[in-house]
Amino acid sequence: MKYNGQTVDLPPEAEEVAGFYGAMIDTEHAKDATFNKNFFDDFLKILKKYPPKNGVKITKFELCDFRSMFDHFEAEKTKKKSMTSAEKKTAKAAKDALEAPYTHCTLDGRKEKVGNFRVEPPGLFRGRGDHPKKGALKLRVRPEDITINIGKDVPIPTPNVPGTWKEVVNDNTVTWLANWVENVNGNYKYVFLAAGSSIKGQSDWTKFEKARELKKYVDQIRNDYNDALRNKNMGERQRATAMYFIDKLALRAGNEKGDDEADTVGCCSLRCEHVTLEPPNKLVFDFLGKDSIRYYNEVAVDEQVYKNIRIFKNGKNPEDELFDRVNTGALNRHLASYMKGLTAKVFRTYNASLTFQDLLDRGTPEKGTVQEKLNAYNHANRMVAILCNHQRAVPKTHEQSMGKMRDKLRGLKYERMKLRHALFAIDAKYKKDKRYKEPESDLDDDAIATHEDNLKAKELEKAEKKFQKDNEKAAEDGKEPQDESVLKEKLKEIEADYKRLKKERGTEKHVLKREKPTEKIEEAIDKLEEKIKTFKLQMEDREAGKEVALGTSKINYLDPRITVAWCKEHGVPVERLFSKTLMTKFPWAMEVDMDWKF
DNA sequence: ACATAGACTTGGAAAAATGTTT
DNA sequence: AAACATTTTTCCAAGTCTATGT
Repeated sequence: MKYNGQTVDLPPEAEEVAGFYGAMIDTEHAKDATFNKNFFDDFLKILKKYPPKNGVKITKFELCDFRSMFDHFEAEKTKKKSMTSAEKKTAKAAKDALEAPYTHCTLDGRKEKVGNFRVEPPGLFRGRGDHPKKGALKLRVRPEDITINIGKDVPIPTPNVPGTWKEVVNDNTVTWLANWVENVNGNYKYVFLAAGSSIKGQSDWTKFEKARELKKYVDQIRNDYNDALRNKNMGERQRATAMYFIDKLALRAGNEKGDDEADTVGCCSLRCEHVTLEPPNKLVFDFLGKDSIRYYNEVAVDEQVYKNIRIFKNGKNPEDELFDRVNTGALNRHLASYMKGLTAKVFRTYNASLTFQDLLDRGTPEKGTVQEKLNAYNHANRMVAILCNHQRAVPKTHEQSMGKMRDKLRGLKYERMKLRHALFAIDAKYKKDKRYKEPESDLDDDAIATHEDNLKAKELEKAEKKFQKDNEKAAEDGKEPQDESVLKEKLKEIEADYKRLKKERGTEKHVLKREKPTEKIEEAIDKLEEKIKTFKLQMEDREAGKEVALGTSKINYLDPRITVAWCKEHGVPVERLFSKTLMTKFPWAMEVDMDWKF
């Protein structure tokens, strides 16, 4: 790196930290004041211990220039990218072999896959949203920091780097294999078994069975909280209102957070500023939830809920707690009085899975194609994701791919138009037929011209390529290449075809390349219309889903047995909906029969 | 009741793998 | 076979909730 134009000769310990930042100078993080400050504070501490060897004094962040480091990392990336696929394969195999001893463990005599068997490498803490500690240096974890949890009388594994474990314990009441405390926030980090392991599967099953058990209690709970909305005791009334939100809007519980964390909230920690009243009965929620994802929802609520919020906000400042007499602990204790183990998060699982089951039951087309059924499934999945506010950044290529789809749709419409015009040319009576007389939308003269130009260009290119390839093949077989005139002739033909099409524009008449009887044309139009319809649906789906993340609900909230039973009932292979990892995550769900319901 | 430690689930982004087009 | 788009997997941060001690 350079400082004030001067090259800095850093010892490896400091160079590594500078490199963490250098690799990031092109990211949003490097534009963040908090990130930069936290990084630089920690960098200075490191520099104090490992000062530049050539005596440069680093004091100001603004004078640091990490560009050369950035370039170095970019070059490394490029080098890696430019490896041939054979080289990549070899490198991958070597890495796999190196890691093989650590990917599995033995639990009660069974071989089980370990999830995160790699210790987290040092780097800069990438806190989300407005995290006060983002950019801080996350230190390297050494054996001396790590506690391992193994079976009694089992040989102690040797660390694969120099050092000795902090501690070795034999605790079979927990599921972690190793843990350490991370230096930035003081949080515990754990090594757990993989999602497909027996213990994770067992606890997943328990989670969904608990959510199903809630069905037995939910009517009573709802009756009670609806009554309590009018309770004279304001604490009770607040709790009832909070439960209403948790149940109806699938809000998270909302534990209290500290000043050294990002300012995000859930139900119990909502502040007055997060909910506004819109007469006569609408509430507008606007707050940052988990991961600083914005929750925005305008929702018509029960009259008494509306009144309650007005009362709770009365006389308070925007930054005051909305539910000042409610906390997650008390709320969960109250829920547990109805049903053992019932907590706020169970409502999320319950409502997500039940909604999903219901949408599938009502929305799956009995006679549809597999694709149409999959569309119904994805739609149900999306509705649940929206309920749970699972968002994602719009994919970088979204606009581009929508554009491509629009072009393709126009192409289909063009085909339909030509078929219609072919009918008209054969028999003018079709012009009056209401099935065919309406022109295609979104297909004006300009669009037709552009489309024909594109088609022509493609055909010309294809012809040239074919000519070349044929000649190559001829050469291989020791034959004479075709004369240049063959190609010229072919190109001329294409030009003539499109000239004819150009002439056809506006005439509402078309002559098919291969003649067809009118019944066949009508049939082709029907087929094309079907294709256009499904394609349009696909486009709408993509647009509507550009900001919705479907994975989180599929992995955590939707009982997999709903999916498996649905697949069996509708003849859809489960593999179309569950990736390989999900298949291994949910082995316990695969045996349900087709009429199983959540 | 309350605070904190500890253990576990849930979450979006980024990286890697795979599929598709050129 | 490269370039590009899409899907899957990994990564690790950020929640929830229980146990424990006061």
